[in-house]
Amino acid sequence: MTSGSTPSPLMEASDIGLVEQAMIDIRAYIRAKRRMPGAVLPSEIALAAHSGVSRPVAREALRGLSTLRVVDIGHGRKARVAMPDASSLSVILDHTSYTGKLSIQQMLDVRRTLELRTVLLATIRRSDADATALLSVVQQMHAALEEDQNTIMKLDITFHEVIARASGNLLYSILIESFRVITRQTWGIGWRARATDDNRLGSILCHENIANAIMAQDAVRAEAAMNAHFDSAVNVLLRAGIT
Amino acid sequence: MTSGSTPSPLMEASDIGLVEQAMIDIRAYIRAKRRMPGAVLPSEIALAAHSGVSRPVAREALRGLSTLRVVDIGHGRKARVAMPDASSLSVILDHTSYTGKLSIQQMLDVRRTLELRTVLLATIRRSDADATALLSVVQQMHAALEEDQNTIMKLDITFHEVIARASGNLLYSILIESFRVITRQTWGIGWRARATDDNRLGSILCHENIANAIMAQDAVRAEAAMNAHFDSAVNVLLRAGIT
DNA sequence: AAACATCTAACTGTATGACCAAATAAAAAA
DNA sequence: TTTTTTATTTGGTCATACAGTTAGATGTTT
Repeated sequence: MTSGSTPSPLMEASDIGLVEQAMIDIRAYIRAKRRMPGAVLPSEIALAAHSGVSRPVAREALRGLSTLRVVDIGHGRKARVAMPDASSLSVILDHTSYTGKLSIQQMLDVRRTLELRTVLLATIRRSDADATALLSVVQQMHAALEEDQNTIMKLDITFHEVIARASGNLLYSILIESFRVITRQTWGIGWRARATDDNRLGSILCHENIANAIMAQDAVRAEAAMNAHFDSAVNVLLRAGIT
Repeated sequence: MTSGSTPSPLMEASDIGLVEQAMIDIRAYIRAKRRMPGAVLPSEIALAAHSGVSRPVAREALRGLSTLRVVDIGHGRKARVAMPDASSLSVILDHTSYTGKLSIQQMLDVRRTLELRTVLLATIRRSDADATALLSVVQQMHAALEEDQNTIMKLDITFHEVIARASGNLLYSILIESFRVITRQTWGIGWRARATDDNRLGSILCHENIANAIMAQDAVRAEAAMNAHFDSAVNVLLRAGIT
């Protein structure tokens, strides 16, 4: 707002660029005006004037904020405050994995830590709809055992996301959903490493155990089953040379 | 030159804009060319030509990628592949918290889940440097007990980040460091809720217990001490009306 | 007259091009 | 080796054309 009156506060520039400053201004605007997800923001021109910058700068700021899913932009309509989701974190995780600074086993360690908690929370707090949804996914996995592996992979990923959602904590959902991209890259290796049909059926029964424990609201069994599930996943990948 | 010929051989225009397509292209380029953190990317003009878009579009794509810390941009120098860090996730978490979809207690639940694991890993894997660094932080907390609370807060945050780093898993570090912004917003409330000096000293001794357990490589004691630390934090904030 | 659907016009973001300034990095000179 | 110069590259601005969205106005139907 200070920059609104004087377009060139040279000594205020410090070390960050105008775009980054505009991003800060927009975030401050959202807070100051108590704008919640879905609320519309001023137009690019108005935002630019508000920060005392040109329209392209405001555009870049909006673009940056939209990649973080802080705002939602679209052709022809004003920017709106966005609902947080996993997509941006997904890209960050993907890049972290790509750089080699995070191994698959390390990522699985984080996933296990998170999911041992979500399965416990889900067991305690689950709704009946959550339980039936979970059992339905397992049912579909059994049915898809003969079909292509892609269907089972999608069901596997969904299974864990349903549990996370049943935990009632959005942050767990976002974190666990963000692993989806990396999981897709290694899931096939684990599945192919389970050579026999018995082994593959065992993997599905593992999910069934978890679902049944959540249905029965048996916290101890649910945690144990989830632990066994991750132990199995870690070992299978290890045997395939994935460290 | 772009409008004359078909810039992209594919008909994948679908529903995403040119900027988002350019972001995908740049990420694909990094992977295809095996560019690791620190490696320079082609100039904006080259990138724009590569994706068949104008320079402003390439600029916005680079800006979006830089907010995710996938690339690192700077005035006068070419964009480089960036090392993943917590800053982008920090903004996402901040926004998630602001929208009210994530309560402070829920955030603390995630933190506790994460840190119960990092303290165990740190206890097992710590280097001598990690242990002395931890004890040094506790030492400084004692010394700063009389000074302003801001110093103690910074030391508190550093304490947890050092443990995360000692875990040897970068993802834990990124996740835990990303809580810094939100922690800053509520730490003062917890500190002021600890009215008496005895209570405040107890909080510091709590950190000392954790540090000593890590130093002694006593996993059971370390986990118990961390649990007690979070129990205390939860209760203090609860008494202050922070749900 | 009131409710509904349709259409048009104003508004807004998308994309491009050219331009200048500032900062960097590389080449040249000391 | 150090300093200076030069070329390259990004940061930022402006003007323009284009393509969607939205909302108001219009007209029709109930």
